[in-house]
Amino acid sequence: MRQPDITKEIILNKSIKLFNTKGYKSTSISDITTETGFTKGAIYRHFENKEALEIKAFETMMEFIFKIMTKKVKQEINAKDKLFAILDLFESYISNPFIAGGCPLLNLSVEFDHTNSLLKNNGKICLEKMKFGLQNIIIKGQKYNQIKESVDPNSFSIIYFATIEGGIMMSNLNGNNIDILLVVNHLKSWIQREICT
Amino acid sequence: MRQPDITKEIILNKSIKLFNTKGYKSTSISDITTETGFTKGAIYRHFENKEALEIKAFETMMEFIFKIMTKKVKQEINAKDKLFAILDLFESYISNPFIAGGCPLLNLSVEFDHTNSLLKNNGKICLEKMKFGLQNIIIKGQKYNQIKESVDPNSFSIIYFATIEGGIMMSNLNGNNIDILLVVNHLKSWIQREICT
DNA sequence: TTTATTTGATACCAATCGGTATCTTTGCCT
DNA sequence: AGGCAAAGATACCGATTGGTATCAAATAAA
Repeated sequence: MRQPDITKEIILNKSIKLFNTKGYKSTSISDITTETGFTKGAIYRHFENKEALEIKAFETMMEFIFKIMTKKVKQEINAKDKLFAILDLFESYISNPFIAGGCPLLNLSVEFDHTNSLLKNNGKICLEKMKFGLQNIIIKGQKYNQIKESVDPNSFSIIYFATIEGGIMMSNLNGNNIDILLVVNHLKSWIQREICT
Repeated sequence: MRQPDITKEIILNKSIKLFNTKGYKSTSISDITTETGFTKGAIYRHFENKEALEIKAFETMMEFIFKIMTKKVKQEINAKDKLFAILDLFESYISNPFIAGGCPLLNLSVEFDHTNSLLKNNGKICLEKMKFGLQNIIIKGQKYNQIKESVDPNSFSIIYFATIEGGIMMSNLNGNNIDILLVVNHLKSWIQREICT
C-alpha cells in the first residue's frame, strides 16, 4: 500500500537523525536509502536535491525544539519557572534527547562555519529567534517585578544560551550527562541569586 | 631546493587550517594539494593516510593551544589572574584567533560525535587534560587562600570551560566577537564574586 | 664524477558521490 | 473494467573520493 505522505515523512525523519548525528556532508544519499529502505527514485521524487532535504531537515528539527520549549515555557507563569523549565529540558538531554545527535544549531554552526550557505543563514535566524524568546521572558519578568531591572535581556540571553550549548558539547564528548547537569545547576543558582528579584 | 622537513610542515600547517575550518571529512586530499601546491605523492610520502594526517593535525593544534595557555598562566602569580589570563586569550578569539576555524576541540567533538574513532578519543583525552589544568589552578589557589574553600575544582573547571566553548560557538555563528566578549566578562564577574576569596 | 637514495610528480585505480532518465507498478477516477 | 497520473525501483551518468604504483629529478654518499 503506497502512502506518499508517509514515505516523505520517513525520508525526512531518517534524514534528520542521520544529518544530526553523522553530519550533513558526511551523510550520503545512499546512507538515507539504506536507513529508510527506499531508493534514490523515492528520495528525489519528494525532495529536489540534497541541499533542499538538508534545509527541510534543519527547519523541522528547530521547529520541533521551539515547539517543545514554547509548550514548557507556557506551562509556567513566572519568569524564573520559565527559565528553569527550559533548563530542565536540557538536563537529561544526553541520556534522553528529544533529537539524537546533540543540538542541531550547535552542529550546524560548527559544520558550516566557514561557508556562506543558505543553511548557515537559517542557523543564524534560529539563534536570533531563540535569543528573542529568552529576552521576552526577561522583559515580561521585569514588567511583573520577577526579574531585576538591572538585568540586560540581550546579555542574559547570550550567556544563558552559550552556557547550555557548552554543556551539551562537553556531555556529548564525554557520552554522559554529568557536565550538562552541572551546567544546568550552575545556571539555576546564578539565576536565583543574580537575575531574580 | 628540496627541504623535506619544511614540505612536511607546510602540508601539516595547511591541513590544520583546512581541517579546522572546513572540517576533517569535508577536506579532501586534493583540497590539501591545491592549498599547499604539492601533489598527492608528496602528501602520502610524509603521512601514511588521511587519518594519520588528521590525528597529527589535531594533536599539533592542541599542543599549540596548551603551550599558549600554559605560557599565559605561568606569567601570573595568583589564581584569579591565571583564570583571567585564559579568558583574555579567548576574548578576541574571533577577530584574532590563534587557530583559524574556532576551537579544535569543539569542532572535533561535533564532527566525530557518533563515531568511535581514534580522533574522538584523542579529543576526550584533551578535554581531560584541559580540565586537569584548570582544576590545578583552583587547588593551588585554595592552598594559598586565593580561592574559596567551598569551590569544587571539578565542577568549576566544567562550568568555566563549557561557558567559554558556548561563547565561541555563538561568536563563530554570528561572525563577530560580541558574544564571546559578553561571556568572558560574565565569567570574570562570576569568578570575582563567587570563586575568589 | 659516478652511484644510491630520498623526494615529490604523474598517471592511474576501484569505490562512492550527487543526480537523472527511464521504466514498472500502484492506486485513484471515470 | 479501463485509462491515467503519481510513486518508487532500476540503471546509469560524470565527477570526485582516498589511495597506490611508478617514474623523474634532486640530493647525499662514494
